[in-house]
Order: sequence, then C-alpha cells, then structure tokens
Amino acid sequence: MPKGVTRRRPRTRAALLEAALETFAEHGFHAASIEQICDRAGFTRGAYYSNFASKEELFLALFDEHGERIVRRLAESVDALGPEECTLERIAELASRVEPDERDWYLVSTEFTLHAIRDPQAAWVLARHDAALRAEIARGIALVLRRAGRELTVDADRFARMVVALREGGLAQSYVEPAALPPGTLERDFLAPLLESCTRPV
Amino acid sequence: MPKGVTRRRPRTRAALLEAALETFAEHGFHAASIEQICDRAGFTRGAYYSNFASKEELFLALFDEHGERIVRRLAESVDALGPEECTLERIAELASRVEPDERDWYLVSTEFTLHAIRDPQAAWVLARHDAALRAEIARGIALVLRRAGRELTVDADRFARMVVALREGGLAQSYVEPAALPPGTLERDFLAPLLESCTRPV
DNA sequence: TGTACATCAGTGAACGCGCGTTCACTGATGTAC
DNA sequence: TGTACATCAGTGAACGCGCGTTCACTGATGTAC
Repeated sequence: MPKGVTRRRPRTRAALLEAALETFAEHGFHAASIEQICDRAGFTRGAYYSNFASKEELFLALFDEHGERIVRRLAESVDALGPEECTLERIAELASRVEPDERDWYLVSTEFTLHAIRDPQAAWVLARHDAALRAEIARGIALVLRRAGRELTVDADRFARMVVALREGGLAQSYVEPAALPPGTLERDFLAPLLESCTRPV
Repeated sequence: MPKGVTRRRPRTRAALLEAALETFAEHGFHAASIEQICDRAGFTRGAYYSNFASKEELFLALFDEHGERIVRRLAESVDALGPEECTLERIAELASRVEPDERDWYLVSTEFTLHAIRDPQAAWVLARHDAALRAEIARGIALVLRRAGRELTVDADRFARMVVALREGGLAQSYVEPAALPPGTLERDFLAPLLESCTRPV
C-alpha cells in the first residue's frame, strides 16, 4: 500500500461517476453517450473502460454509491434532530424540504427504478437501498413522535413507504410544473393531517 | 369519403401504437427498436414511416392518445358511481383498484414524465392530461363526499395531486417489489384517514 | 355489376451515422537500491 | 535524496454493429363509367 502519494484511480472514478450523474440527469441513460460523460469529467473513453466494464455497470455503480450517500445524509439529519422538532407540523415542514441538487438524483433514480421493474438484479439493489432509506425515515419519525408524546397506530415501514410515495410522486409533478406545485408542497399540506390520524397519544 | 370499405390507415396506425406501448413497456423508449415495434404489429418499417415522421413523434402520439383513453375511462368510472359508494372507506377501496394492464402504461407514462421534465413541449402535453385526470378525480371525490354529507376543507385540485402522487409513488414501489407491497395498498391504508382529516360534515 | 384506371398504403433493401467497445501505446506513479 | 526500472492509469485512433431513416417499388383500395 503506498503512503503519502494518492493513486489517481479513486479520483478518476469519482469524477466519472459525478459526470455520469449530471449527464444522465440531463439526457437520460440511453441518450447520454459515454463520450459526453468523459468530456465532462475531463477524461478519455479509455479511462472510462479502465474503470468500468460497460455502460450498464456504470449505471449500477452510480446508483449504488450515490444511493448510499443519500441514506447517509438522511441518517445525519435524523441524528441532528433537536428537541424543538416535536410538533407534527414541524415534522411535516422538515419532510417538505427539497434541496436543489435533488433534481439530478430524482431523474437518475427514477430511471433506475424503471430499469429495476424490468431487471431483477437492479430490483434487488434498489429494494435494499429503499429499505435502508425507509428505516431512517421510520427512525426519525419514531424519534420525534416519542418526544411529542405520540406513537404510530400503523406499521412504521408501511408509513415510511407512504411518505416516500408522496415525496417521489410529488417531485414528479413539481419538476414537470414547478410553478403549479413547488417542491415539498404535498408533504407540507398532507403530512401533518396524516400523522394526526395515524398516531395516538402514548 | 369512401363508404362501406374501411381505409387501412387508422387500423395500421392503431396497431403500431398498441405495439409501441407494449414494446416501450418491455424495453423502454430508447432500447426499443422501431423494427421490434413493427414486427409486433405485423408491419414493416416502411409502414411505420408512412404513419409517423420519427420515433419521437410516435412517443408523443402514443402518450397523447392513450392518455386520453385513460381520462375517458376514469370519467366513465366516475359516472358509474352508485349511491352505495358513500363511505370514506369505500372511496379508498375504489381508489386502490389497480388493473393488470396498468403496468405497461405506468412504465411508458413514467418514462414520458422524465422526458417531460427535460422537454417543455412534452411537459405541456403531460400537464394538460394530468389536469384533465385530476379534474375527474376531484369530480369523483366531490360527488361521493356530497352523498356522504361531507366536503373537502382543502383545495380539491391539491387533494387530487396528492392522490395521484400517492398512487404513482406507490405503483413504483409495488412494481419493484410486488410481494412486499401489493398494488393499491397505500391507497387502501391511507386514503380513508386522509379523507377523514381533510373533510368536514356539510 | 364489371372493367379500366388512379391513387394511396405498405414493402423491403440500402444507407450511413453514432456510439459502445477494443487495443497497442505512452507517460505518470510507485519501488528498489 | 537520487537514479533506474517496473507497473499501472489513462490516451486516442480504429472497429463494427445496430438502428433510425430513406426511397424506388408493388399491390391493395377506391373511383368513374
């Protein structure tokens, strides 16, 4: 193992993945060419094939590694939940936050979802990430509800699935008509009522 | 105008559109080849280019015409609503119905949504269809609520957007993991509570 | 109703371009002494 | 620390295949009388 000097490999790979995210977001998986990705990353196609066996493999790696980042980020947000976040309205407001950089990920992960519906291996990878994501959502909700002196009356994972559906379904509409439905609107409007009717005082 | 004898044109076009729906559903827009579509429809590529100027145009026509069918079908369901459908649970159950043939349309329309997020013309077409769909949903909900002696306390179109988000977000999860989340589950579990907390007696 | 002609829908071979993939190479990174 | 050598990451030209699109044609559909 070399010390001090950094091998270029990981940085090249990371640059290609980052460029792939942006290029796939802009054009879609099939319409995006490997040359576009390499140009954006500042490398040649040879470098690409030195790091990835095929376009398909890149797509999988991209989803896998970036998906992990998303889960980590959410976990940190949950860990950072302060004691003041204990009203149902406050939870809804937190859940309605949509970062500007989520758009690219939305486009890529939705396309990956379509791929997963057709491909069992991709489905398996997607299901694992989604489960991890829902576990964090459930953890966050349970944490805040406990502080608010309430508890869910429905299955936590099922509730988390509903939250994910609401968010992803809402983002689709928001990205098609940003003016008609600003991102986060549905969470803001309907999550508090839902928490109201799906919890009870503990 | 010829009488009696049917020109082949409309039938050929319809066959190509039908085949395109299935082929796009199976492989996705870019991965599906025009030859596959023509083979499935029982025509040659020449027939295809006699009916459509390009692959892009077919995609748009397919979404446009099939989308209209979906709205019509929903409108008929709303018209057929009997007086017995007047409890909140009954509405939730109706909304949770997912026909087997919706899978193909889900795959194609979701891909079209991604396309629309990137392309203003497609966004406009999609927005028009979605608005018509939501209008029918709102009409159905208002109809049944009135019979149940209740009314929405939130904007009807906003509520319809939430219903659409829940359904499409839920279908994504269901189609990736059919065993973990049978189609319609989220509607069945969460629509009644939502209607409960978003309506009042009139 | 039957025949001759005109038009139009669909045929299928050919084209050519774009893009994923390969490979012989070069220069940068790391190792030995 | 400096030099000689080995390995490895990235280069970029070339390949070839698949697919969208075109076009000269043929046979089916429709019209006139």
